[in-house]
Amino acid sequence: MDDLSKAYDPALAEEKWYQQWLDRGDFTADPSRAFNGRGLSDSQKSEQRALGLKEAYSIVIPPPNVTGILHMGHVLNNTIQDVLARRKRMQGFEVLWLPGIDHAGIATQAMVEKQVRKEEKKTRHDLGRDEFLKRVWAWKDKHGGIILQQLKKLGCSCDWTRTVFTMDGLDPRHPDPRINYSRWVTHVFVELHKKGLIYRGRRMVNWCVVSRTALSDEEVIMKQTQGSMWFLRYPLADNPEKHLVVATTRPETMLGDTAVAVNPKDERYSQWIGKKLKLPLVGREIPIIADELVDPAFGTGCVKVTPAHDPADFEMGNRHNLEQIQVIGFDGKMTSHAGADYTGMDRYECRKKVVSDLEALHLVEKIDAYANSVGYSERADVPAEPMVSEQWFLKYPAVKASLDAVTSGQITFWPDRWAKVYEHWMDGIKDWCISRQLWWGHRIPVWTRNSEIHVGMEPPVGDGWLQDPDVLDTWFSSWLWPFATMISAPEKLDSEIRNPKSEISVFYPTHDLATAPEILFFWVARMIMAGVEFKGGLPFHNVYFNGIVRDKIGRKMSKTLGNSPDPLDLIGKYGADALRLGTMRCAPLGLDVRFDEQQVELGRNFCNKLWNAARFRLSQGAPSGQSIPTLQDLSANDLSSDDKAILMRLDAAVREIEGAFARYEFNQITAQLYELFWTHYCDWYLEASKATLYGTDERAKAVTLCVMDHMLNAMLRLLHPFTPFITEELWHAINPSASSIQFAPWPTPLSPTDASRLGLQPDVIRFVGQKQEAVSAGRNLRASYNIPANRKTPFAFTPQGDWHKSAHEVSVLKILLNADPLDYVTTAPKGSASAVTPLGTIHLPLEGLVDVEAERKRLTAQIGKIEKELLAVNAKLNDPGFTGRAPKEAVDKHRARADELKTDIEKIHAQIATLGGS
RNA sequence: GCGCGCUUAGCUCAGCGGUAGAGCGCUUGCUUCACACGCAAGAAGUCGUAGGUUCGAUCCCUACAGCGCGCACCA
Repeated sequence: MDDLSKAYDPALAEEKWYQQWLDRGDFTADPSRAFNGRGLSDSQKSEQRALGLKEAYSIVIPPPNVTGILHMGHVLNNTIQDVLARRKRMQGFEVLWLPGIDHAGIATQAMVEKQVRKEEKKTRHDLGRDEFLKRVWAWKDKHGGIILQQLKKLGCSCDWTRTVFTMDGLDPRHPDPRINYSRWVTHVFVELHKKGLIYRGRRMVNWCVVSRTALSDEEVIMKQTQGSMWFLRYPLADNPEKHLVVATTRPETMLGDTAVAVNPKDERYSQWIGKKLKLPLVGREIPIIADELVDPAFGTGCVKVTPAHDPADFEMGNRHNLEQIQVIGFDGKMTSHAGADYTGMDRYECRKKVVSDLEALHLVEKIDAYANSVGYSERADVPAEPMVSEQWFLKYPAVKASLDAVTSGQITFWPDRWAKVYEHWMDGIKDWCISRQLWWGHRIPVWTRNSEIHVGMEPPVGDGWLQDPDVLDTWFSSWLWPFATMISAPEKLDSEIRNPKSEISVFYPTHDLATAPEILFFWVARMIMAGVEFKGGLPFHNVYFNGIVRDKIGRKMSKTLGNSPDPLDLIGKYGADALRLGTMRCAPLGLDVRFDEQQVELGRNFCNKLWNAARFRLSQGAPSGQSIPTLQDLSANDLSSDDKAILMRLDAAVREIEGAFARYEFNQITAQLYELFWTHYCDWYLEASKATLYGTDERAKAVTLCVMDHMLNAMLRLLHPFTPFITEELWHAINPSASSIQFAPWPTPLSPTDASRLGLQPDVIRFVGQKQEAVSAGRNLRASYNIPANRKTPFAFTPQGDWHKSAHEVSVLKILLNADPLDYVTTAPKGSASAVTPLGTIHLPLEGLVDVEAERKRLTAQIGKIEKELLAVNAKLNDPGFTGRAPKEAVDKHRARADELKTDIEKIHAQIATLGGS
């Protein structure tokens, strides 16, 4: 048994154990030794286990971006998954935690384009598509997926042999990957196209002028912005003296106006309908049209209509056959249609110029400050431009079944309020724009030759075919994640499903999904639909939505704010276990997490305390089973009240933790563990055990060590999912011949038989609680008279009950009070300070040092406090409403409490009486 | 505008019909042979506001306020 150092050094243990876990393949799931428990009865499962098979448990990681680096959100999300996975391993499951990364089309392409621009002063167009993609693959080789290495530092027990990349199958250098994920993406496109769910259309989409691509609605974030409302005068074509006033928040779009609309019922304008206006700055004549959409009460009741640049106007334009004039280009600069004065100008520069030009013509009626929401491109963080273009759209499959899955409870959301958000979105679901004007991604499997079209897994034969240049939205690949990562290729679906030992047969559907609520629509909802549509089954049973990690003052953590600590720095400073524990401790179900480095410090302190508790144990002799008994060998008579109480605390904690896991209340679990270990075990049990360990009764000593071993081993196992490294380290220190704690059985509640054999009765825990109260009271006396805790001092008891006949109890009190001697008296020694406790009145003899007046004051104050409570209790008992209507239990409880309080007061009065003096 | 969530000790958060809890911070004492990343003692809250239900409300209901978040074609 090696000596442990005085303080825990996480770096050593982390490096050592993670490498060993990898070397031994502890995280590698083996379908051949597992069975899928879905739909099996308990007895069927037992049969499988009898064959030496383990029940399967699986989670898929929410694949981080290939460009991503670890941030606090990942720490929270992945620690949760690791906790789930590690506990299941200990419970005897065959665990697959499947890791991977996605190709992050926009972000990755932008990053490599930037690099190429910087290093070679070239654009991607200079390089050409093939050459550019080579650069991206090279970049990926070098920098991609750093985050997976970082997850290892965090201790994540992913099955790294099964790591999947969403573009596997497309790397020309590795044409035959284990999982041809890309083939799945193509297959799904082709199938949905066959079903008529994918179509091409010229529609208004959100356009990101920085990334130069269309976006889906979900990739646009509405931001509340403080802008202006410009009121512009549009003169009548045949009478420039008269004009209509339109209100707009985007004056630059007026260059593309092709009508002005009013509500047909708006009498103010009814005589204007059908007339023409002369569009200022442009000179185009545009009609005044009537459309129900116009709200007469808003603005002036006149709406400028720009069918090429506004979704509502686009619809209106279609209804009235208006021309679409694109004045803002895909690059965010004005097109030639905007007129010579504005061509090439940035859209916001143009806004300023249009306004000033109109002002010069006295055509600006007024400008109001105006708060409105503007859609921003999520990736580039610039306003998204509504733009008409030709794109591919998906009509979502399996919507109803996917909605029902959640409303019926086949899939449970934790916390369940997200189910409402899901339902709301699914109810109003709109077609998904899946094409992106990028090169990095899965190219759309559509080829055209003149008017011919070919949609298929393979290119068409013959010459002259052109493939669609666009790629698919990254989410169009990640929505297949839970099953496409488990089947080698779509062609193998049937054969692999028929094989009962294939990954898909054993590990699908997954059990839990832990993710962020931000991607409920992006990912979770779509995965459910894809699972139903292509795998014929739901992809998971439970979805746990972790909170968003915020900084101390509640701001979302972000690179731009610079308020996000680097988790690797934190690991370096405090250790991975500390970071994990600190994060989980402050992660209540479904609430955002306020992160504070102090939480990690707390985690480190906890680990150090654990370390030292183990050190203490090791300093006391050999482990259980050798020279000392194990818990199995013991019965009630062997155990002290303290032994029994701590075993009961453990049992209660095991039960609580079981329930908290079932409800995904991770912070409750850590709180339970904290209290069990720190308060009950260290502060009380370990301290009390010194009475025995420093004594001479060898048998008692052996029993105490046995209980300690039992406690430490149980606590280490309960803690292991949260703090894998230190628990593995200490597990081996305490159990020199044991194998990894990762597969040590998860603690279960004691059976009634064991509990009764060990004499674990509620009155034991009550008694130990009373003993602790008595100790606290004694220490309080000591502190009141400034007697340092480390100075031995005599105490005396006027005992209540017969506990003082037990040598064990006396010795425990002596050591906890640091008392010597501890006497028993019928009345208080002259000149002592006293306190009433459940074990009797405790006296601190002060041999004339006692300040009679101060003591009287102290005791009187105590009486005052008790009387106050008594008054409240009596008030209730004197209320006929209470005694008449409250349950008998409550009334009895109050009566007992009143008696107790009265007795205490009497005792203190008696104490004051013995003080003497004036 | 609609919907959801939060509001408890200086800070971060538990609790949830019947004497208000933890950690950090603070005050005091302690290097006592596991741990100063520690031990012991202590101070500190009209549980957002106003109503209602109840014998009794921090807890249930209603309204309001503040903060946060989703959704929304009001230009």
